[in-house]
Amino acid sequence: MRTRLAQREEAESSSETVSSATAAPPTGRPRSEEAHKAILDATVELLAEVGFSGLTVEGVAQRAGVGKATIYRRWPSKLPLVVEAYGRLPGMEDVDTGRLADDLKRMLQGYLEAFNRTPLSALLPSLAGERAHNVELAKVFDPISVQRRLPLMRALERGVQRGEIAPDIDLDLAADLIVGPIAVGLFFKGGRIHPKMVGPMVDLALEGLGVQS
Amino acid sequence: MRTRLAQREEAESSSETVSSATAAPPTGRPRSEEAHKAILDATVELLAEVGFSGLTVEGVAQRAGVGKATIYRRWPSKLPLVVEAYGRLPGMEDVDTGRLADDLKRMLQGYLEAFNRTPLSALLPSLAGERAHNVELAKVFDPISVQRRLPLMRALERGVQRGEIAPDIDLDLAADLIVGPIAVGLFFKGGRIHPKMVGPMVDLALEGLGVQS
DNA sequence: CGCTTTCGATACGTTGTGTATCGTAATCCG
DNA sequence: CGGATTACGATACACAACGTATCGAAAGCG
Repeated sequence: MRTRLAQREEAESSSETVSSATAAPPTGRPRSEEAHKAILDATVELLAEVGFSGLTVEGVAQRAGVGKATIYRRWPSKLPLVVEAYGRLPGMEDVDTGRLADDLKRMLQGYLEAFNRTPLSALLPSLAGERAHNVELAKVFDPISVQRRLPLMRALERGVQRGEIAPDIDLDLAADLIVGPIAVGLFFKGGRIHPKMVGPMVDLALEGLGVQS
Repeated sequence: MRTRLAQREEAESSSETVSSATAAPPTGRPRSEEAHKAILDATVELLAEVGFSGLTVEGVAQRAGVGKATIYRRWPSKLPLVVEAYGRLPGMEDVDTGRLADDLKRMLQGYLEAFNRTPLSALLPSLAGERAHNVELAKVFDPISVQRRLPLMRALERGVQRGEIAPDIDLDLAADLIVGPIAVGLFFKGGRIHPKMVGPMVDLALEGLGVQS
């Protein structure tokens, strides 16, 4: 339990990440990529157990079998660490069935499944709440949010090209309309949305967008 | 010692649970209502300035000109204090024009105005984020959320009675659909929504609900 | 005038953050 | 192979905020 790192150390080997293009001094002991991964894994696990405000850096270090300084050497504070851990959680996966309504339903259902498999449903409100009064966090969090919307935006753009959506529709607003009920359920209710609700949800939103479904 | 304490607890609990109105013990120096108000005002002010995570009880005490113990005598922790401060901020005001689309547009525009007048746009994400992993907060926060939705729900019910909305529509889902884009903008973007967007927002959502607008 | 309770103020123990330092271990280079 | 350099885990530390406890003074009631 204490040394999760030890268990991992033999399983993983080599596999350097991207070559550091920025001038990095190649001397000295290299940073352990295993420790890096163990820290992020422990962060995700603990976030699922104790939530954002209950997360302590010391707890992460203990769970990962890592010294506290090793964490602070990589991330300047707890927040960027959590943001990077959030970035490793699954996002929406693009589905192209040839029909917009089916695409959206499949994508949303898959995403809601991810909510139950991962601490995403606890992490997302925490990060969004912190984002509201933390400019530094917003700068790192917002690009990730935009990227996570991309599959949805691509599906909507396909809908425009197929003629399912009128070309004068604001696609950003359309995306907000589609994920809006999920967001409301996530932030103001338990966050537990039954996948059964995805059908009516998408249908209502799409009818608003003039799509026959 | 045991007897005195037991008597006092007994008296307090019985009076609290049974009697409806003023359940204050009639002896001793009364609690300063002025201090109560000053604390809540200072809390709202500081929340607007430093956000939830930046709020300190000592800061509130200093701003309010009040001892720290005076705060803890009234609220067991920082969270209930913030919840009560949130409860004093304005909510949606019901508008009945006789036409659902106009009702909703007026209500949402009024609410968005309140977002710019008050720290609501900073408070709401913070509380919702904390709510996600704080059961105690959820128990106090959720009833307030439901109550704040009531004007919206009433407007929708009027729409059903007028025949503007089909009676088989899930009104809860309809409400989520309408406020969804605001929530998304609030939590994932700057929270700055131009009142100009309310028109298209409501129109899109209402078309999804089968209302001609 | 006593009794009770709250008042503002302040000291205290606890917890978590982020920094600094320890001796050890890993990698590079000569 | 051996020295230089850097990261490693561990730990001690200063700092900040929470929440508790205690102080003498003040305010209301009988």
